[in-house]
Amino acid sequence: MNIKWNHIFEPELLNQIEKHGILTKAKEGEVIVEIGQWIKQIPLLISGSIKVYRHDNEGNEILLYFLNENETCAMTFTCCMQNQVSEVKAVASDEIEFLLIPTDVMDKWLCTYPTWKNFVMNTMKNRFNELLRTIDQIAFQNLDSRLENYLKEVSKQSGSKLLNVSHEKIAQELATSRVVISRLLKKLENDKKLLLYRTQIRLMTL
DNA sequence: ACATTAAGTGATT
DNA sequence: AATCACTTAATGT
Repeated sequence: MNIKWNHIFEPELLNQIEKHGILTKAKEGEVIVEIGQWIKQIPLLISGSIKVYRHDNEGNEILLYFLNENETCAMTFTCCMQNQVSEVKAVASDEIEFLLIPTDVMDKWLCTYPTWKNFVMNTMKNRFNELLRTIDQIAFQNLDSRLENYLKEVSKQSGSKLLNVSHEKIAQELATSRVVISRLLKKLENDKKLLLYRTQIRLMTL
């Protein structure tokens, strides 16, 4: 059992998690949740990170947020609590390990364990704040800062200033065209904020 | 050496 | 900011 959880959850709840959680693993790029899929379990991320995407009608993807270790998916809660299908797609960002908790079980925990309720409320709060930020950025069409934000996020995820991403990939995740990304990146390079290589970007002052 | 893919750039809408 | 068209550079076979 994850050590960090000792500080979050009460012992009794830890036992329950151990009892009901199904340990699952996935490799980078594996799709964890597809849009329209019925959700009957809640994932608790133990290690690695997950990317959560939203689709539009034309099949364009847009990156909504990252899910990190010791976190769970806020979307999943809302889905399975009301027995609805997923509105988002989740993909493993690297090697991941997670626990699957059956919905009915975790539903009971909400009433029984205050720390669980806290945990759920917290992930909801965090995700909501982050979504608001993303909406702001998209609404005000500030692609520059959205790009900078994206780069910082990816850097944080990999724990490195050297990012292995192509302009094309970035364009896809931000739902724009490669040409636009290339130009914005060029501008950032001229401002000495980063260095560009083929399929690699080195962050300097970002 | 040749084909393929990533990135840079001017012009147009 | 998006698209097109074209060029240049890097990589794979």
